[in-house]
Amino acid sequence: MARAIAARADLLPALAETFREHGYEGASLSRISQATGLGKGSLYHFFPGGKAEMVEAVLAEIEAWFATHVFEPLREAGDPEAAIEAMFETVTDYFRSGRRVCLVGALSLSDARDRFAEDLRRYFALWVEALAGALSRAGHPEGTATARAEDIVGSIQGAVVLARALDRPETYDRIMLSLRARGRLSPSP
Amino acid sequence: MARAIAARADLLPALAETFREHGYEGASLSRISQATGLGKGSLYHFFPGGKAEMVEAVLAEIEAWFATHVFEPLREAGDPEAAIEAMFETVTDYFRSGRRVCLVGALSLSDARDRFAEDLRRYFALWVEALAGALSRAGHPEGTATARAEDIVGSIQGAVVLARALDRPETYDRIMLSLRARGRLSPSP
DNA sequence: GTCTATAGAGTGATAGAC
DNA sequence: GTCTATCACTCTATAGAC
Repeated sequence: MARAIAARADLLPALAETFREHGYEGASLSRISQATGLGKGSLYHFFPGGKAEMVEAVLAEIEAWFATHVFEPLREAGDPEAAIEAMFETVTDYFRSGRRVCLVGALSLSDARDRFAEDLRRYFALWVEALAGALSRAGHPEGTATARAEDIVGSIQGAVVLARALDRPETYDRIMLSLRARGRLSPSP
Repeated sequence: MARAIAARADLLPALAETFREHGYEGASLSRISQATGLGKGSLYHFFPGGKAEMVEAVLAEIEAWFATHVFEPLREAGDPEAAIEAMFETVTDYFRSGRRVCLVGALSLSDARDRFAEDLRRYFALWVEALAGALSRAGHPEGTATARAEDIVGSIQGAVVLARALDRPETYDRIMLSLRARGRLSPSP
């Protein structure tokens, strides 16, 4: 048989989309099998731990993606203000103006939260930490940089919820603009 | 046998908690049966449409609760600023500082969104509308009152996500304080 | 032969519907 | 309680690469 050799990493995008669309419980193995084009045997070959291991692999990839495209640029930027602007562009693209749910956020609200608690915690903690650092270097008062970073990261998550509920991606875009505009005004006393 | 007569309305709190904790897919009939103390037959007597009808009934009750305790006060308040403050108190209590998920928000991120789209949409639309009216009467510039209301409602949803992911209810409380403080400062030019 | 990737029948448990 | 469908998962078998 001409084997279409799959690597574990090649499966992650399809897995991620399936979990994003259907959630942890809703992503059945038969749906996953269909989405990846692989039989159950192959899936268990790559992920002996079953669905839980699949989600962990997806979360690890998401964290790695954000580390490269969001967290590192925030930490290393010579121009922290530009890095923050770039972050807004990147996540707006990534979440497709709220049409794509944040898997980490969705899992945090779901029954599966406890199972993946540490991964969920770390993703948001790293994001807040990186953003707070950039805000601080951009002149934000030291004492409130973390609070402001939490406001922003939370608002982004809320924008996804609201835009999906209202079925209005423009709402997501508008909230992003509002967050960016606020950063440009008074770094507050 | 002394029958403990149950009314459909009496079941809603237990149903709501079950859907909040386990989501739509995760709330199995046996879990619901356990939570309500009713057999499957009785559940189908009250909700012939099964789980979907249960969720619709719960969403209707949530909307009614918010109408009474949040939307109406915002609309009718003589002192709109005080009404907005009261709203923050009420929802902080209701969401228990993010320990309790917002069922409407969670469903909006889930697979079940399409099924209940109209209910989810209306809940947030009513909230934004009522809050925008209060902001407007409190002196907020007419053109940006709706945008500001969306920012606030979105931030509240995001605060629930973030507080749960970080496992820190204080984060929810702090974001609420930050939203309230911002309202008290410059109504912006 | 060994190893890796594959498929899918078959397991018991549990789902939602009635 | 009874129904059938589907669940996550196991196991055996197989094909080709080395």
